[in-house]
Amino acid sequence: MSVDTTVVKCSECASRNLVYDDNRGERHCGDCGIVLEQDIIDASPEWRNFNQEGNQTDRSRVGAPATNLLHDKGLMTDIDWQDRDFSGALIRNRSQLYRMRKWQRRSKIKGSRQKNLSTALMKIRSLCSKLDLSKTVQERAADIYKKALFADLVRGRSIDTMVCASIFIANQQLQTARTVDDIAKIARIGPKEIGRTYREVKRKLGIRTPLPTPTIYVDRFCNALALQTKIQRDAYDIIRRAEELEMNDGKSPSGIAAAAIYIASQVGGQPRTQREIAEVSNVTEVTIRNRYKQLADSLNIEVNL
DNA sequence: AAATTAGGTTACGCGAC
DNA sequence: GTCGCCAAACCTAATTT
Repeated sequence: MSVDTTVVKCSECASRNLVYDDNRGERHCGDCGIVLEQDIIDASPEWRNFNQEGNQTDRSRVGAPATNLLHDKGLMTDIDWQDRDFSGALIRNRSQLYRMRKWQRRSKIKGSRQKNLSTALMKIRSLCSKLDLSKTVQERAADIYKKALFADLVRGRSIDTMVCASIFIANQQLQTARTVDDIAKIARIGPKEIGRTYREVKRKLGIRTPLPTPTIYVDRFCNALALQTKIQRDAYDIIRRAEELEMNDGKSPSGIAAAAIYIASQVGGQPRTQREIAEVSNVTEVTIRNRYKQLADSLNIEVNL
C-alpha cells in the first residue's frame, strides 16, 4: 500500500499547512479545514485468505469492521462471571481470572465516561437515521463526541445537546447540508442551545470547517422538487458564474441555491413556483425573489413568467 | 403566482457584566 | 449565562398587480 503524497497544497485556499490525521486516515487543510484526501488507510479485503477450504473467492477479513459507533469499537469480548471455561469445566487459576476481570472493569467502565459514551452513541445512531445521514457522517459525529467527552466539554450539559452539536459539526465537515434547525426539530432541543454548544466545541477542540457554499444544497433541493438532472446542472452553473462575480458573500447559501434552482427550473421548461422551492429550502419567497432578480440581472438571464 | 412594501428579527464574535 | 454592539440579510404580513 502506498500513500499518495502528490497533494502538497490546499485546493481551496492554496495553504500548504496540511494536516494528516492518522485516526481518520485523511489529510485536511489546517487553515480552512477542507478534507483533501480520504481513506488513505487501506480497508479493502485481503488479497487472499488461508482457510481450510482453500476458498479463493472470499477475500474478506474475519469479523465485523472496527467502528466508532460502539463504545468499545465492537472489538471487546466479555469475560463471563462464571469460573468455568467454554466446556463447563472449572478453571483452576481463579486469581488469574480475577485479575482479568479487574482489568476488564477498568477498561470498560472508567468512571462514567464509557457509559456516557455508549448512550450517546445510541442517540447518534438513531438521530442520524432519522435525518437520513450516511454512516460516514455518523462515524464522524461519534468521533467528535468522543473528543468532546474526553475534553470534559459534556460536563454540565445534557448528552442530547452535545449529541446534536456533534452531528451538526460532522455535517459541516462533510458538507451534507443540514441546518441546526433540522436537527433541533427532530431531537426536540432548542436550536439556540445547540448553536451555542457546537460553537464552543469547535473553538475548544480547534475544529475548522469548510465555508458553506450554495452547491451543497442543490442536490437535496432538486431531489425534493423532482427536477431533472439537466436543471440541476444548470443551477450549478448559475451558482458557479455568480461565484466568479463574487456575488455570494454574506448571503445565505440556501437562498442562493433556491434562487438558482428557481431560475433553472423556469428557463429549463420544468417550472417550479417560488412557493414550492421556499417550502423545501426553508427560505421565504421574498428572499428567493430578491436573490433571483439579482442573479438574473447580473448574469443576463431572461426569466419570462 | 408573483411583486411590492414596511417593519420586526436574526447571527456573528467578543468583551463586560 | 446574558447583554450590547451593529448592519445587512432575512423574515412576517398585508396589499397590489
